[in-house]
Amino acid sequence: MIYTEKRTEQELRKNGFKITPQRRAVIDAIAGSHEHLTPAAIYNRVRREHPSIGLVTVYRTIEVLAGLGLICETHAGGSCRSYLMRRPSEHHHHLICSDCGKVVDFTNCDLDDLESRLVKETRFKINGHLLEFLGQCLECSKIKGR
Amino acid sequence: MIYTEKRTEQELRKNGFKITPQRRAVIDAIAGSHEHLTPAAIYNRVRREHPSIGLVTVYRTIEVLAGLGLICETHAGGSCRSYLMRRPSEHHHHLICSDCGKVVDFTNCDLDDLESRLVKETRFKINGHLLEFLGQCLECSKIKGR
DNA sequence: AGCCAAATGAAAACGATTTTCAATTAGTAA
DNA sequence: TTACTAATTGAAAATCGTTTTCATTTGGCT
Ligand SMILES: [Mn+2]
Ligand SMILES: [Mn+2]
Ligand SMILES: [Zn+2]
Ligand SMILES: [Zn+2]
Repeated sequence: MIYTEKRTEQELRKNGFKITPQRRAVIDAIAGSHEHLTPAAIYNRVRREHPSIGLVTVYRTIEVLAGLGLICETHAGGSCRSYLMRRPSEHHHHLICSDCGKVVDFTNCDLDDLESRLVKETRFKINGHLLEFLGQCLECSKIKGR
Repeated sequence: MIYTEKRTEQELRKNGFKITPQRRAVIDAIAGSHEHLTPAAIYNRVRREHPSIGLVTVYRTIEVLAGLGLICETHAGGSCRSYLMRRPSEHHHHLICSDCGKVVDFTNCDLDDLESRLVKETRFKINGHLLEFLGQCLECSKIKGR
Protein backbone atom coordinates (compact mmCIF):
# COMPACT_ATOMS: atom_id res chain seq x y z
CA MET A 1 0.00 0.00 0.00
CA ILE A 2 2.58 2.55 1.12
CA TYR A 3 4.84 1.02 -1.48
CA THR A 4 2.29 1.54 -4.24
CA GLU A 5 1.86 5.20 -3.40
CA LYS A 6 5.61 5.78 -3.33
CA ARG A 7 6.12 4.01 -6.61
CA THR A 8 3.31 6.00 -8.21
CA GLU A 9 4.80 9.30 -7.09
CA GLN A 10 8.21 8.27 -8.38
CA GLU A 11 6.71 7.49 -11.72
CA LEU A 12 4.95 10.86 -11.87
CA ARG A 13 8.17 12.69 -11.03
CA LYS A 14 10.13 10.66 -13.55
CA ASN A 15 7.73 11.82 -16.23
CA GLY A 16 7.89 15.48 -15.27
CA PHE A 17 4.66 15.79 -13.37
CA LYS A 18 4.51 17.72 -10.14
CA ILE A 19 3.54 16.15 -6.84
CA THR A 20 0.70 18.14 -5.33
CA PRO A 21 -1.41 17.45 -2.24
CA GLN A 22 -4.39 16.93 -4.52
CA ARG A 23 -2.62 14.31 -6.59
CA ARG A 24 -1.42 12.59 -3.45
CA ALA A 25 -4.98 12.46 -2.19
CA VAL A 26 -6.29 10.95 -5.41
CA ILE A 27 -3.52 8.36 -5.49
CA ASP A 28 -4.19 7.45 -1.86
CA ALA A 29 -7.88 7.05 -2.54
CA ILE A 30 -7.35 4.70 -5.46
CA ALA A 31 -4.51 2.78 -3.88
CA GLY A 32 -6.46 2.51 -0.64
CA SER A 33 -9.22 0.56 -2.29
CA HIS A 34 -9.13 -2.83 -3.89
CA GLU A 35 -12.46 -2.08 -5.50
CA HIS A 36 -12.86 -0.39 -8.82
CA LEU A 37 -13.83 3.22 -8.21
CA THR A 38 -15.69 5.57 -10.51
CA PRO A 39 -14.44 9.14 -10.85
CA ALA A 40 -17.30 10.27 -8.62
CA ALA A 41 -16.46 7.63 -6.01
CA ILE A 42 -12.84 8.73 -6.01
CA TYR A 43 -13.98 12.32 -5.62
CA ASN A 44 -16.13 11.45 -2.61
CA ARG A 45 -13.32 9.57 -0.90
CA VAL A 46 -10.87 12.36 -1.53
CA ARG A 47 -13.21 15.01 -0.22
CA ARG A 48 -13.35 13.40 3.21
CA GLU A 49 -9.78 14.45 3.88
CA HIS A 50 -9.50 17.24 1.36
CA PRO A 51 -12.86 19.02 1.15
CA SER A 52 -11.72 21.80 -1.13
CA ILE A 53 -10.57 19.65 -4.02
CA GLY A 54 -12.37 20.07 -7.33
CA LEU A 55 -13.89 17.21 -9.27
CA VAL A 56 -11.98 18.51 -12.27
CA THR A 57 -8.72 17.76 -10.55
CA VAL A 58 -9.83 14.20 -9.94
CA TYR A 59 -10.56 13.78 -13.63
CA ARG A 60 -7.26 15.35 -14.58
CA THR A 61 -5.29 13.16 -12.20
CA ILE A 62 -7.05 10.05 -13.44
CA GLU A 63 -6.11 11.01 -16.97
CA VAL A 64 -2.44 11.36 -16.04
CA LEU A 65 -2.34 8.09 -14.09
CA ALA A 66 -4.07 6.19 -16.86
CA GLY A 67 -1.77 7.73 -19.44
CA LEU A 68 1.23 6.39 -17.53
CA GLY A 69 -0.42 3.01 -17.17
CA LEU A 70 -0.47 3.26 -13.38
CA ILE A 71 -4.20 2.61 -13.08
CA CYS A 72 -6.40 0.49 -15.27
CA GLU A 73 -9.78 1.36 -16.64
CA THR A 74 -12.88 -0.81 -16.65
CA HIS A 75 -16.05 -0.27 -18.63
CA ALA A 76 -19.20 -1.44 -16.95
CA GLY A 77 -22.76 -1.26 -18.25
CA GLY A 78 -24.21 2.02 -19.44
CA SER A 79 -21.64 4.79 -19.63
CA CYS A 80 -19.70 4.14 -16.54
CA ARG A 81 -16.00 3.73 -16.12
CA SER A 82 -14.02 2.84 -13.06
CA TYR A 83 -10.40 2.67 -12.10
CA LEU A 84 -8.13 0.42 -10.10
CA MET A 85 -4.51 0.87 -9.09
CA ARG A 86 -2.40 -1.41 -11.22
CA ARG A 87 -0.33 -3.60 -8.94
CA PRO A 88 2.52 -5.58 -10.52
CA SER A 89 1.41 -9.03 -9.53
CA GLU A 90 -2.25 -8.46 -10.07
CA HIS A 91 -2.88 -9.10 -13.71
CA HIS A 92 -6.57 -9.76 -13.78
CA HIS A 93 -9.66 -9.37 -15.89
CA HIS A 94 -13.36 -8.88 -15.40
CA LEU A 95 -16.63 -10.58 -15.86
CA ILE A 96 -19.25 -7.85 -15.63
CA CYS A 97 -22.99 -8.07 -15.13
CA SER A 98 -24.59 -5.66 -17.60
CA ASP A 99 -27.68 -5.42 -15.43
CA CYS A 100 -26.45 -4.73 -11.91
CA GLY A 101 -22.80 -3.91 -12.53
CA LYS A 102 -21.40 -6.71 -10.40
CA VAL A 103 -17.75 -7.38 -11.25
CA VAL A 104 -16.05 -10.75 -10.84
CA ASP A 105 -12.30 -10.95 -11.21
CA PHE A 106 -10.45 -13.75 -12.91
CA THR A 107 -6.77 -14.20 -13.59
CA ASN A 108 -6.00 -17.03 -15.99
CA CYS A 109 -6.60 -15.56 -19.39
CA ASP A 110 -4.33 -17.84 -21.37
CA LEU A 111 -3.72 -15.40 -24.17
CA ASP A 112 -0.03 -16.12 -24.69
CA ASP A 113 -0.49 -18.24 -27.79
CA LEU A 114 -2.81 -15.72 -29.36
CA GLU A 115 -0.42 -12.93 -28.45
CA SER A 116 2.59 -14.53 -30.06
CA ARG A 117 0.58 -15.34 -33.15
CA LEU A 118 -0.45 -11.68 -33.44
CA VAL A 119 3.12 -10.51 -32.90
CA LYS A 120 4.31 -12.75 -35.72
CA GLU A 121 1.54 -11.72 -38.09
CA THR A 122 1.45 -8.00 -37.44
CA ARG A 123 4.98 -7.26 -36.17
CA PHE A 124 3.42 -5.22 -33.38
CA LYS A 125 5.20 -4.95 -30.07
CA ILE A 126 2.45 -5.87 -27.60
CA ASN A 127 2.41 -4.23 -24.18
CA GLY A 128 -0.75 -5.55 -22.67
CA HIS A 129 -4.34 -6.44 -23.23
CA LEU A 130 -7.84 -5.70 -22.03
CA LEU A 131 -10.26 -8.57 -21.68
CA GLU A 132 -13.79 -8.30 -20.35
CA PHE A 133 -16.64 -10.73 -20.48
CA LEU A 134 -20.11 -9.24 -20.35
CA GLY A 135 -23.27 -10.93 -19.32
CA GLN A 136 -25.72 -11.40 -16.50
CA CYS A 137 -25.01 -12.65 -13.04
CA LEU A 138 -27.08 -15.47 -11.61
CA GLU A 139 -29.35 -13.16 -9.62
CA CYS A 140 -30.09 -10.86 -12.53
CA SER A 141 -30.80 -13.69 -14.96
CA LYS A 142 -33.24 -15.13 -12.44
CA ILE A 143 -35.08 -11.83 -12.23
CA LYS A 144 -35.19 -11.41 -15.98
CA GLY A 145 -35.96 -15.07 -16.59
CA ARG A 146 -39.41 -14.74 -15.17
CA MET B 1 -29.35 -10.63 -43.34
CA ILE B 2 -33.03 -10.83 -44.26
CA TYR B 3 -33.19 -13.75 -41.89
CA THR B 4 -31.77 -11.74 -39.01
CA GLU B 5 -34.32 -8.97 -39.46
CA LYS B 6 -37.20 -11.44 -39.59
CA ARG B 7 -36.00 -13.26 -36.53
CA THR B 8 -35.61 -10.00 -34.63
CA GLU B 9 -39.16 -8.90 -35.45
CA GLN B 10 -40.52 -12.26 -34.39
CA GLU B 11 -38.75 -11.93 -31.10
CA LEU B 12 -40.17 -8.44 -30.55
CA ARG B 13 -43.68 -9.63 -31.31
CA LYS B 14 -43.28 -12.64 -29.09
CA ASN B 15 -42.46 -10.32 -26.22
CA GLY B 16 -45.42 -8.03 -26.80
CA PHE B 17 -43.65 -5.17 -28.55
CA LYS B 18 -45.21 -3.54 -31.58
CA ILE B 19 -43.54 -3.50 -34.97
CA THR B 20 -43.28 0.07 -36.16
CA PRO B 21 -41.56 1.50 -39.24
CA GLN B 22 -39.09 3.22 -36.92
CA ARG B 23 -38.16 0.00 -35.19
CA ARG B 24 -37.80 -1.75 -38.53
CA ALA B 25 -35.46 0.99 -39.67
CA VAL B 26 -33.28 0.72 -36.58
CA ILE B 27 -33.12 -3.06 -36.86
CA ASP B 28 -32.18 -2.82 -40.54
CA ALA B 29 -29.46 -0.32 -39.78
CA ILE B 30 -27.84 -2.50 -37.13
CA ALA B 31 -28.31 -5.75 -39.00
CA GLY B 32 -27.00 -4.17 -42.19
CA SER B 33 -23.64 -3.40 -40.66
CA HIS B 34 -20.98 -5.76 -39.46
CA GLU B 35 -19.29 -2.95 -37.59
CA HIS B 36 -20.15 -1.84 -34.09
CA LEU B 37 -22.34 1.24 -34.34
CA THR B 38 -22.81 3.94 -31.75
CA PRO B 39 -26.33 5.24 -31.10
CA ALA B 40 -25.45 8.33 -33.10
CA ALA B 41 -24.13 6.23 -36.00
CA ILE B 42 -27.31 4.19 -36.00
CA TYR B 43 -29.33 7.40 -35.99
CA ASN B 44 -27.45 8.73 -39.00
CA ARG B 45 -27.92 5.54 -40.99
CA VAL B 46 -31.60 5.41 -40.16
CA ARG B 47 -32.17 9.02 -41.15
CA ARG B 48 -31.05 8.37 -44.71
CA GLU B 49 -34.22 6.40 -45.38
CA HIS B 50 -36.36 7.78 -42.59
CA PRO B 51 -35.51 11.47 -42.11
CA SER B 52 -38.20 12.23 -39.59
CA ILE B 53 -37.15 9.68 -36.96
CA GLY B 54 -36.11 11.04 -33.58
CA LEU B 55 -32.85 10.17 -31.85
CA VAL B 56 -34.92 9.27 -28.80
CA THR B 57 -36.59 6.50 -30.71
CA VAL B 58 -33.21 5.08 -31.65
CA TYR B 59 -32.21 5.01 -27.98
CA ARG B 60 -35.48 3.44 -26.98
CA THR B 61 -35.24 0.77 -29.64
CA ILE B 62 -31.66 -0.01 -28.67
CA GLU B 63 -32.81 -0.43 -25.10
CA VAL B 64 -35.51 -2.90 -26.10
CA LEU B 65 -33.21 -4.91 -28.37
CA ALA B 66 -30.48 -5.06 -25.76
CA GLY B 67 -32.99 -6.04 -23.10
CA LEU B 68 -34.05 -8.99 -25.21
CA GLY B 69 -30.42 -9.87 -25.86
CA LEU B 70 -30.78 -9.36 -29.61
CA ILE B 71 -27.89 -6.94 -29.86
CA CYS B 72 -24.74 -6.82 -27.81
CA GLU B 73 -23.12 -3.81 -26.31
CA THR B 74 -19.44 -2.96 -26.53
CA HIS B 75 -17.59 -0.42 -24.46
CA ALA B 76 -14.72 1.24 -26.19
CA GLY B 77 -12.30 3.72 -24.62
CA GLY B 78 -13.66 6.81 -22.91
CA SER B 79 -17.42 6.81 -22.47
CA CYS B 80 -18.61 5.38 -25.69
CA ARG B 81 -20.81 2.43 -26.29
CA SER B 82 -21.66 0.71 -29.52
CA TYR B 83 -23.95 -2.06 -30.63
CA LEU B 84 -23.77 -5.02 -32.94
CA MET B 85 -26.49 -7.41 -34.01
CA ARG B 86 -25.88 -10.64 -32.17
CA ARG B 87 -24.99 -13.25 -34.77
CA PRO B 88 -23.90 -16.70 -33.74
CA SER B 89 -20.23 -16.38 -34.82
CA GLU B 90 -19.33 -13.07 -36.26
CA HIS B 91 -17.16 -11.01 -34.08
CA HIS B 92 -13.74 -9.51 -34.18
CA HIS B 93 -11.24 -7.80 -31.97
CA HIS B 94 -8.59 -5.14 -32.11
CA LEU B 95 -4.89 -4.72 -31.84
CA ILE B 96 -4.28 -1.05 -31.23
CA CYS B 97 -1.11 1.03 -31.51
CA SER B 98 -0.92 3.27 -28.46
CA ASP B 99 1.31 5.72 -30.33
CA CYS B 100 -0.41 6.37 -33.64
CA GLY B 101 -3.80 4.79 -33.06
CA LYS B 102 -3.60 2.28 -35.88
CA VAL B 103 -6.13 -0.53 -35.44
CA VAL B 104 -5.70 -4.05 -36.77
CA ASP B 105 -8.63 -6.47 -36.68
CA PHE B 106 -8.38 -10.11 -35.84
CA THR B 107 -11.02 -12.74 -35.49
CA ASN B 108 -9.75 -15.93 -33.90
CA CYS B 109 -9.77 -15.19 -30.24
CA ASP B 110 -10.16 -18.74 -29.03
CA LEU B 111 -11.85 -17.82 -25.79
CA ASP B 112 -14.44 -20.58 -25.77
CA ASP B 113 -12.65 -22.73 -23.23
CA LEU B 114 -12.10 -19.78 -20.93
CA GLU B 115 -15.71 -18.71 -21.39
CA SER B 116 -17.16 -22.07 -20.47
CA ARG B 117 -14.86 -22.31 -17.48
CA LEU B 118 -16.12 -18.91 -16.28
CA VAL B 119 -19.73 -19.88 -16.86
CA LYS B 120 -19.25 -22.98 -14.79
CA GLU B 121 -17.43 -21.20 -11.97
CA THR B 122 -19.56 -18.06 -11.73
CA ARG B 123 -22.93 -19.17 -13.12
CA PHE B 124 -23.02 -16.01 -15.19
CA LYS B 125 -24.85 -16.01 -18.49
CA ILE B 126 -22.20 -14.60 -20.85
CA ASN B 127 -23.33 -12.45 -23.77
CA GLY B 128 -20.04 -11.39 -25.24
CA HIS B 129 -16.58 -10.18 -24.60
CA LEU B 130 -14.26 -7.33 -25.30
CA LEU B 131 -10.65 -8.13 -26.12
CA GLU B 132 -8.06 -5.59 -27.10
CA PHE B 133 -4.32 -5.88 -27.36
CA LEU B 134 -2.36 -2.70 -26.90
CA GLY B 135 1.12 -2.01 -28.12
CA GLN B 136 3.14 -0.34 -30.84
CA CYS B 137 2.98 -0.97 -34.53
CA LEU B 138 6.14 -1.67 -36.49
CA GLU B 139 6.51 1.90 -37.75
CA CYS B 140 6.09 3.45 -34.31
CA SER B 141 8.48 1.08 -32.61
CA LYS B 142 11.08 1.93 -35.28
CA ILE B 143 10.67 5.63 -34.59
CA LYS B 144 10.86 5.18 -30.86
CA GLY B 145 13.64 2.61 -31.07
CA ARG B 146 16.10 5.10 -32.49
C1' DA C 1 13.79 34.87 -2.02
C1' DG C 2 12.07 34.87 -6.84
C1' DC C 3 10.71 32.91 -11.14
C1' DC C 4 7.64 30.36 -14.24
C1' DA C 5 5.49 26.54 -16.27
C1' DA C 6 2.40 23.44 -14.47
C1' DA C 7 -1.54 22.70 -11.71
C1' DT C 8 -5.80 24.15 -9.53
C1' DG C 9 -10.89 25.38 -8.88
C1' DA C 10 -15.15 27.77 -10.28
C1' DA C 11 -18.00 28.29 -13.78
C1' DA C 12 -19.48 27.54 -18.26
C1' DA C 13 -19.69 24.57 -22.14
C1' DC C 14 -20.34 20.24 -23.92
C1' DG C 15 -22.04 15.72 -25.62
C1' DA C 16 -24.56 11.81 -24.59
C1' DT C 17 -28.58 9.99 -22.58
C1' DT C 18 -33.11 10.27 -20.15
C1' DT C 19 -37.50 12.29 -18.85
C1' DT C 20 -41.76 14.61 -19.81
C1' DC C 21 -45.81 15.22 -22.30
C1' DA C 22 -49.08 15.83 -25.91
C1' DA C 23 -50.06 13.73 -30.35
C1' DT C 24 -49.97 9.62 -33.25
C1' DT C 25 -50.39 4.74 -34.35
C1' DA C 26 -50.22 -0.65 -34.23
C1' DG C 27 -52.74 -4.27 -32.94
C1' DT C 28 -56.94 -6.09 -31.61
C1' DA C 29 -61.74 -6.66 -30.78
C1' DA C 30 -66.39 -5.44 -32.13
C1' DT D 1 -64.10 -1.93 -41.63
C1' DT D 2 -64.33 0.80 -37.74
C1' DA D 3 -63.53 2.07 -33.22
C1' DC D 4 -60.81 1.59 -29.11
C1' DT D 5 -56.75 1.72 -26.24
C1' DA D 6 -52.33 1.01 -24.67
C1' DA D 7 -47.98 1.42 -26.73
C1' DT D 8 -45.08 4.31 -29.35
C1' DT D 9 -43.41 8.46 -31.15
C1' DG D 10 -40.94 13.17 -31.52
C1' DA D 11 -39.89 17.81 -29.70
C1' DA D 12 -38.25 19.99 -26.00
C1' DA D 13 -36.42 20.22 -21.56
C1' DA D 14 -33.87 18.06 -17.99
C1' DT D 15 -30.12 15.45 -16.38
C1' DC D 16 -25.69 13.28 -16.08
C1' DG D 17 -20.85 12.72 -16.74
C1' DT D 18 -16.99 14.91 -18.66
C1' DT D 19 -14.22 18.68 -20.78
C1' DT D 20 -12.92 23.44 -21.66
C1' DT D 21 -11.88 28.06 -20.31
C1' DC D 22 -9.63 31.27 -17.63
C1' DA D 23 -7.94 33.73 -13.76
C1' DT D 24 -5.32 32.43 -9.65
C1' DT D 25 -2.15 29.60 -7.07
C1' DT D 26 1.76 26.61 -6.31
C1' DG D 27 5.70 23.07 -6.80
C1' DG D 28 10.20 22.63 -8.30
C1' DC D 29 14.05 25.00 -9.59
C1' DT D 30 17.71 28.66 -9.63
MN1 LIG E 1 -11.09 -6.18 -10.49
MN1 LIG F 1 -12.76 -3.47 -36.22
ZN1 LIG G 1 -26.24 -8.77 -11.90
ZN1 LIG H 1 1.63 3.06 -34.55
